[in-house]
Amino acid sequence: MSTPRPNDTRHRLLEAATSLIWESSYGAASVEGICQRAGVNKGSFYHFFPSKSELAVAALASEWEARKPQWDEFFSPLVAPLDRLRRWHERCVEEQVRLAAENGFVVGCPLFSLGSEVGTQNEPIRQKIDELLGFHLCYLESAIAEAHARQHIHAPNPAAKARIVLSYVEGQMTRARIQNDLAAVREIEDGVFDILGVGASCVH
Amino acid sequence: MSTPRPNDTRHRLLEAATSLIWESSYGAASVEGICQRAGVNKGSFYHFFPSKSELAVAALASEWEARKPQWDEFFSPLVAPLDRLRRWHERCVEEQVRLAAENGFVVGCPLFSLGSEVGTQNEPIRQKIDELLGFHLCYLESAIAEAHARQHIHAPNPAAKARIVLSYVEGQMTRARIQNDLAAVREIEDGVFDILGVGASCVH
DNA sequence: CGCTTTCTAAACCGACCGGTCAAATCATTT
DNA sequence: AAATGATTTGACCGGTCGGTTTAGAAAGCG
Repeated sequence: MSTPRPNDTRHRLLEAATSLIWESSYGAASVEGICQRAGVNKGSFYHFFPSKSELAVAALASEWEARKPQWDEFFSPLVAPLDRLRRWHERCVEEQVRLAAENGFVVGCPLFSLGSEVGTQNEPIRQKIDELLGFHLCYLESAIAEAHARQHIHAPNPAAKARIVLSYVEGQMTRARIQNDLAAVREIEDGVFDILGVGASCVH
Repeated sequence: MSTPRPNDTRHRLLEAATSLIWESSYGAASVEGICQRAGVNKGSFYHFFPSKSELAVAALASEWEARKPQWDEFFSPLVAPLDRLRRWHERCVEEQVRLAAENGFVVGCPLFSLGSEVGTQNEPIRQKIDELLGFHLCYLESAIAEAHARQHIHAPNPAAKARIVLSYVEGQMTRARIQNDLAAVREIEDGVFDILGVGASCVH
C-alpha cells in the first residue's frame, strides 16, 4: 500500500545523485548523503552500483536519456533554426530559475561543474561528459548550419561556430553559478545572437 | 646554509595549494597532501592558516598578486588593443602547454574549476573568485572599448562584449580540461576575433 | 508449499578527513 | 646568558569517507 513502487530504488538513487551533485559537487556529495536523499540504505546502493563514480556515470547517462526528447523537440526541423536556439535558451532560463528558487542559489550546468571537478581525476566520468557535450555540439551545429544555409546568418564554418557558442553558453552558465546571479543566464540569448551576428552588421 | 630561507613556509604552502587544487580539485586536495608537497607538517599549516578554505582564498589572492604585473604588461596602453588580446592569449597557450606537459593532462583555468566546484558551498572562496573574474573583465573591457574607439572593431557596448569574450574564453579553457585536449586552448584566439568581428563582414 | 533469486537493512571496516595540542626548537632581543 | 615570541614538530582527536559484510525479507516460480 504505502510502499510506493515494486522497485524504483535504482531510479531514486540516480535522481538523488543527480540533484546532489548538481547542487553541490561530486566530492561534497557523499554516498551516505545520496542514500539518505533517496531513502535507501547503503547496502542497496552497492547492490545496484559498484562504486560512487559508476553511479555518477549512470546518473549522467540517465539524465541525458530523460532530456534527449526535449532536445529533439526544441531542435526539430519543423522549427526555424534560430527559433530552436531561442526556445532552447528559454527552457534553460526557466529551469535555472526554478532550481535557483528550490536551492537558494544558481546551480548552472552540471556537465561543466562536474567535468571540471573530476575531469583530471576520473576517466570514465570525463569520457561520459565529453560524449554528452559532443551531443550538445551536434544540435548547435545543425541549427547553425541550417541558419547559414538559409542565409539567416553568416557562418561558413558551422562546426567552429557551434564550438564558440557552446563554450560561451557553458561559460555563462558557470559564471552564473560562480556569481550566484541569474542575470548571466538571462543574457545568454543576446550573447548567442551577438556571436552569430544576428541583427548586426551582417544583415543584408 | 642548506636551509633555503628564514621563513618561506607560508609561501610554500600557498604554492603547493595552488598547484594541487589546479591539478585536481579543492575537494581532492587534502590538507595532508598540501603539507606533503610543501614539505611542511600539518601543525605548521594551522599555524599560518586557520582553515583549508582560508588557505584557498589566500592562495587565490597570492596567485593574482603574482600574475597582475603580467596582465598590466600585456594590456599596456603602449600596445595596440587587439594585440593585447593576442599576446595575452599567446601567454595562456604557453602556460597550458607547459602545465599539460608537467601534469600529463590539460588543467584549464583554476578560477572556473574551483569556482564551479565550491561556489555553492563556500562563500568566501566564491567571493574571491568573483572578484578576480571581475578584474579579468576589466582588462578585456578596456581593450575592447579602445579597439572600438579606434574603429578596429564594432563594439558599441564594450562591457557586454567583454562578458561574452570572457565566458567564451573560460568555457574553452574548461572544455580543454574536460576533453583533455589543448586544441580548445589553441583555437581561443580565432574564436575571440570571430566574436569581435575581426576580419569578417564588419570591416569597412 | 519449498526453493531460488533479488533486494533491503543495519552493523561494521580500515583509511583518511580537517583540525588540535603541548612540547620542542629557533631567532632575536635584552 | 637569559628571556621571549615566532615557528615547527608529530602525535592525536572525533568524525566521516567509500566500501563490505551478513542476515533476512520479498518476490518469482515450480
